[in-house]
Amino acid sequence: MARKTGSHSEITGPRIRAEASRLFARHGFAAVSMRQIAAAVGVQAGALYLYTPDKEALLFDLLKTHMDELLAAWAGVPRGPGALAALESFVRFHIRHNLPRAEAVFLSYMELRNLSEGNFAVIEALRRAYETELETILRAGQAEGVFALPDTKLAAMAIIAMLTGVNTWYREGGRLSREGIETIYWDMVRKAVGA
Amino acid sequence: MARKTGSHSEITGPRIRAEASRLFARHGFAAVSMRQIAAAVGVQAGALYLYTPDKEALLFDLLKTHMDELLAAWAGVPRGPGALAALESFVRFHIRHNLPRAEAVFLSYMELRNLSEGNFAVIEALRRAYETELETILRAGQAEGVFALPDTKLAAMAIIAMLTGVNTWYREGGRLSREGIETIYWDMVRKAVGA
DNA sequence: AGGCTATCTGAACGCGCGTTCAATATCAAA
DNA sequence: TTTGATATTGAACGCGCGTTCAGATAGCCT
Repeated sequence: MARKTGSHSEITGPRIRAEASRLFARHGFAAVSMRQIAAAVGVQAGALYLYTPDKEALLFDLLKTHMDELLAAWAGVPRGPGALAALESFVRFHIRHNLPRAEAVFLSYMELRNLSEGNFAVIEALRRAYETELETILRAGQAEGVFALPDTKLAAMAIIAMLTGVNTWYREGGRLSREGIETIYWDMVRKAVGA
Repeated sequence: MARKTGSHSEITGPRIRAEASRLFARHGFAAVSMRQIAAAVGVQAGALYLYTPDKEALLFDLLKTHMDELLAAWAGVPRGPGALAALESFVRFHIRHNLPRAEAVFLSYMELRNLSEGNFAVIEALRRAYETELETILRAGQAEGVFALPDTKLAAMAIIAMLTGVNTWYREGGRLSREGIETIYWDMVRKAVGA
């Protein structure tokens, strides 16, 4: 036995990442073995090393991809004129983008500590870039006089924490639709910034 | 060599919990070995088993103690009359209580998945009890007509996520005092609930 | 049909894991 | 000073870990 029938790197590669993401999110990076990931894919442990140099690189790849997608998606979001419209765009985008990506969101701030120093710095920088997107909107709103915030940096952190928190309780098929959740959160954020 | 000079269970027990808390928070439960904890305490691994039946029980003890303390401390907080004053008490209490307990707060919602089913249910119930404390205040405020919330359950989750988020960026000796942070967050929460 | 390359197996490496336990040194009380 | 209770060591248990690699099969191009 060696190569399996129907095997292709374009199939196995993504499946490894998908199963790793699922297992890391469920049990934690350190608690999941390469053999478990391999078994979930239906392959022997050694085969994983055709797709990743080591276990940490597998995690890093998941986090990096997630952050890149997040920033790219936000860059492509149309936003109305003015800080208030921009803030609404941000709030709705954050919820809409992250809700269907619960695993990756979870990993991206729970498993950072399992990265080596260099890899950690890369993800941290991307995260900070995203936070800065929001803070820029808040600052613009202060300048426009539509927001009344004692501290834009804290407000940015507070809003992101609040929005990301949705992932901790949201379950598919619950009593509220995604659209409804977006609107409720936007209502609270709008009032919180004093607009 | 056997018993060490100056050894006492009243000393070693708390030290084991303290070092375990520190290491679990820093590296994650699964990534920390009993030998690492023992080394941090200055003892051999076998000695830990005089203080805990197994590794999971050590984690459970930390989480349970943290939640019990949280609920007991909140129960002892004096609150002014009316929902608005109660909400301010809650917001300030949450920040004040949790800021100096960053490790335990972190553990209490990052390492829940490492508990067995029964232990998980215990912690989950305590957490829910705490959330209900806040939601009760919000509901009272709705009844009094001082709050204008589309959904008290979501608002409770949003507020707690926002407040707990402080722990992710707060560092001792930063540019803001604890009192200042309390006030800034209370300002945002007060506006968000529409009061 | 033949040969090259891509893909995977299965065994092996040394190592550290959680946990147990007999042996032993210290402490506290009598 | 003896004695029993308390606190700890250090070795051992079987096991699974991340990773490597020679060998073998499947797919693809000519």
